[in-house]
Amino acid sequence: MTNKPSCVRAVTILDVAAAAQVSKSTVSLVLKGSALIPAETSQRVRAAAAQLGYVYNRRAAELRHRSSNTIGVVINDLMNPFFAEVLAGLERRLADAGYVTLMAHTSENLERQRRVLTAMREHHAAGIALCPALGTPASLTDELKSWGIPLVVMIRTLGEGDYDFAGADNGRGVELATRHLLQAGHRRIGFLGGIGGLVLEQRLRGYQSALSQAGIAFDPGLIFAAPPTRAGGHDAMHRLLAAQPAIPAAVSYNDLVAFGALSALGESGRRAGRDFALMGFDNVLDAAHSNPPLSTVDAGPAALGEQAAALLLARIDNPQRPRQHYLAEPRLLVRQSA
Amino acid sequence: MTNKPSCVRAVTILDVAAAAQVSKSTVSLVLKGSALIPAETSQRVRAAAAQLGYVYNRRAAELRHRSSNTIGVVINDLMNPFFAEVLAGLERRLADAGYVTLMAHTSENLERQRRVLTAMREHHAAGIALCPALGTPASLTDELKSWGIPLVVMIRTLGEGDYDFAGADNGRGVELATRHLLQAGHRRIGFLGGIGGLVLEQRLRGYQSALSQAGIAFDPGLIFAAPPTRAGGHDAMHRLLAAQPAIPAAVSYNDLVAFGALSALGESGRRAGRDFALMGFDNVLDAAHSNPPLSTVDAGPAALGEQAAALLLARIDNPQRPRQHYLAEPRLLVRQSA
DNA sequence: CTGAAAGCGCTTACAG
DNA sequence: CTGAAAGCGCTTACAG
Repeated sequence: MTNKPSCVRAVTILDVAAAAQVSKSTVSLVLKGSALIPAETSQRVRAAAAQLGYVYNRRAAELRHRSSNTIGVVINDLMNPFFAEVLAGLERRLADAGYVTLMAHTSENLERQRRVLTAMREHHAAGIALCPALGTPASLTDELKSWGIPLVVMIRTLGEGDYDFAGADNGRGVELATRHLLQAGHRRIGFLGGIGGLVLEQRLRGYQSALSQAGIAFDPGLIFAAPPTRAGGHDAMHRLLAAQPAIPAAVSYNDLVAFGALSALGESGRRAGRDFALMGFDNVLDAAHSNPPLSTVDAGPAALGEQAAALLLARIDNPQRPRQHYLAEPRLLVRQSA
Repeated sequence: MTNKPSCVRAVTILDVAAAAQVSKSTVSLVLKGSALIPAETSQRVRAAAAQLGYVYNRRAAELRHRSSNTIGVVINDLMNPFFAEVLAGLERRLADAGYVTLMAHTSENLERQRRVLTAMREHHAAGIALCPALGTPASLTDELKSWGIPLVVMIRTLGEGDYDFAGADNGRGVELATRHLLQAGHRRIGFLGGIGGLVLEQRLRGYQSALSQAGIAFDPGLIFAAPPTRAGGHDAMHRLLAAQPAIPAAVSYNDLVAFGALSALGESGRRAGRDFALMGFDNVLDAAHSNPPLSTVDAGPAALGEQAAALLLARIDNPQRPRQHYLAEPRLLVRQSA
């Protein structure tokens, strides 16, 4: 389960101290760049450290100091490029701030999520950034708070509790997408993909809101539920085509679903932007070069990750600050699919 | 840079020992499930631990034990779903083996790579899985070995040194893809995307080898270099269409490039599989539902990540074992684009 | 400015 | 089967 102890004794500050002819404490001070130490001494110590191949033992330091420079990041679905982009933005910001990230992927598995959260706790993570797996109880935020470890929740909210959050404005985003279709003159607009969860609820609400503003009655027969994946979108679009061949337009739960739908459209001899108007949501990198390029709503995935990191860092810095909910302002991006 | 010490004193095994009326060592033994302790005592200790909200301090344990259950994973390009899939496979396997993963993303930045590697060393990672950034010197493998930390290199080899490796058989893979195009009767076949690096060299070699087996002379004018991204593929395909409009087929450096090419084809009114034969490489998840679904060569990204994990775990278990190079057997996957 | 001492929370022989 | 002691590698007051 864990690796064996290494056999060679590590070089410690004691060895460095001996080599540089100073005390242990002096070495420690030099290592953290204390101004108390004269340059000459500091030089000597550094030279000795380099010469001996000394490696700072961060765990020992943290144990003593009761601090940590590792942050736990739990991602629910790495197979969705949206989350990969969020993760990349988050990790970059964390690394720049001198932290190291303990990453775990839950694949929407609650049991796995619990396990990794516990591991992060045992490792004394300085903070946790969590994209909760589907079905995570809202009480988890309180539980994590009781652990005394700073938390930021990403993408999916987790009840009304007191926690920092960074996500997209789902309702407003889909409203924008739907309205774009409406303005192009479409009156019957399908909704593709998504199964359960608050995010779906919010996006569906945006869809309905845009319709009702345009004086169009909501028709449940136009909702084609499917997993939020390419396969799901592919399937949903084929179902739409079969059930409602006259429907000229649809908004998708997310870009992944839209990609699947694009594929299904192609198989039926149609092309989005010419024979059908299709909108995505997220603006993952792929959307700019899908076939055809996807019109979508930009949720700014990388920026979202960076925001989450910023919130977490601020919380670590000041545990008392009021909680903050950051909602990325969605931006309509018209490309060729609609 | 690091967080502040928490103010509350943590509950330690000493507290648990006091509550359960046993000694510190007994608690330690119970925690690791030693058979030396009678069930009754063990019960009592566990109850006391639970009651006090005791949390195992892994860092303290590891410091004493000189071991570690964290493994460093450095990824060069998370924006490519191929690497995200490799990472997911790797992390899953590692987590199942009881390890926790310290993840870092280099974005092909050597400076960043050096920094994260050092951080992992200071954290006493039990092992490192590395997708080297472009331009990484081959000497890095020896340097890491001199650190005494087990290493597995992924995807891109790093010189002829003595290290474990898991990657795809690039030459054979592209050979398969090219041959598929040849068998469909195409004689003039373009090569799209890629800029420098050993992987490109190997893939190009596979392309040439297939051509020469078919008695076709290599034509450098059919190579369209471009970054290994969607934008690169998009650009390369437009250049191909402009320069060599009669070319009926192409193999791509990877799936990402192929997706961009699919998009460019669409813009020019063509459809892969009907007006043009296009092959990818990698078989990322997206390939099954691109428009049209991409014929490609399956490098088994997730399995590749798992293999890398297996190699690393085996190396940790036995540092003396002979080095092993794992090359995933590429599998031709014919879908609709060719 | 530098040294001796205590201690972070655990594990590991070693006695009993 | 259980307890007392030493020690992993560092930092942190506290003297000098």
